Amino acid sequence: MNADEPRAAYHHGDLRRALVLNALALLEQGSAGEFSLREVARLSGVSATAVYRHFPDKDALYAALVVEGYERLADAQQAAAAGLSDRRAAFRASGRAYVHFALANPALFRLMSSRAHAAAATADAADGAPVNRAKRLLLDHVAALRPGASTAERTVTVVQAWALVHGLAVLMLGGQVPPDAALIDAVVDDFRP
Amino acid sequence: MNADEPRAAYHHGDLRRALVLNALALLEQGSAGEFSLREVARLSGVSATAVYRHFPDKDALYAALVVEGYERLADAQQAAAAGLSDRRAAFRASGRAYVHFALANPALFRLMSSRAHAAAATADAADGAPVNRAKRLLLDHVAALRPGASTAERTVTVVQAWALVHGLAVLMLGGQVPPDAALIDAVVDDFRP
DNA sequence: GCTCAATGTTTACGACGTTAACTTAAGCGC
DNA sequence: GCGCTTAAGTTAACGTCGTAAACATTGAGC
Repeated sequence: MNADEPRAAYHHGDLRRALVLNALALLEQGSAGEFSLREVARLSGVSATAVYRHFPDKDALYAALVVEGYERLADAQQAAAAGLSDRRAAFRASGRAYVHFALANPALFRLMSSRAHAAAATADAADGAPVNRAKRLLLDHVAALRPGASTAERTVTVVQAWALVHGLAVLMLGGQVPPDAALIDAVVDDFRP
Repeated sequence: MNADEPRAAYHHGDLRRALVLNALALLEQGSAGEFSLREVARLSGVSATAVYRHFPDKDALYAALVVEGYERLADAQQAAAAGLSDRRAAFRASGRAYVHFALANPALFRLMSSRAHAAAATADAADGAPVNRAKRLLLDHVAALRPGASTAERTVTVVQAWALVHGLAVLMLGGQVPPDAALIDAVVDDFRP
């Protein structure tokens, strides 16, 4: 796509960003949910080994995709809940957004769930890794909905809600459950924190 | 045409079975959740291309592992629920077994969830593919617990239960939720069909 | 204008999945 | 027993991959 942009220049403008975006594109268009480092480089108009100036290895590029994915997921959830004054409604909207994000970005979402832990550990914790932002949003919702509950009780609620939407998302992605918007509503709305 | 799985040992003994078992071993011992076809062959004491006498390609071997995995999962769930006369207790035991199976076979479970659909389509539907056996068990449980419910209502309950345990399993495997037996109990026992 | 670090390139290595052509041996009719 | 057929296994080869090493080009700052 941008392999023939106005750059006869030796240096690429922002190769790191281009690699992330092109890897993302390859990830979603390929059916296997994988991509080749060399093809990302090819698509970015750069030699295969140029990638190593920005990422120590393929895993690091994967981790960058995961961080990017969690940023977008948290954005989507926040946008879905924004403007809803009813806390329960906001909570449900956020849950629905979680599942819809997965359906809209299947390969990225799968990558995120399989590498969330490693990416969270790798990410610079300084400015608050985006990997943990979605989780903090969930915690805030539960705290608002169950103000009197103990920490342990809240933890169980958090895990229940998270497991429900995450499981629903994964099952729909895998084709084991039909990706019905109405079914998402029915499952999510029935959850009582 | 009938199944020809039984021991039709020519040279090796039962290479097909050996390949499946060795692939399973490699899958669980490797941290990446993947294995190389050549290494499976090596481990089985056979040349790399001998694999192709039993599986058309690597995906077919993956599919065989998925079928094997669902057999074991259904067995574990049935064993956990066996002897429990209380239907609700049996249902919960079955759910707990689902999560514990995932924790005990992380790589296999991940493979199963990412390839369940493809494997179910590939499997011979004649004698009831094992891929669908676990699902049938779940349907039976829900039917017994909600005898008066409509098909649509049962579907929602099935999806809720499945999503809950599946999500819990995946989150625990990913390290996003601590793999606590007590937490599993708390989450599963709280589910009211 | 020279130097230097950052950012690219070329070349190379071993491993991988898979194809093609060849070899071995088990079971069967004679 | 004796060949035939054919399933089950072999070696050799191709193109791709991730990655390491050595070299080339650039832009920024003294």
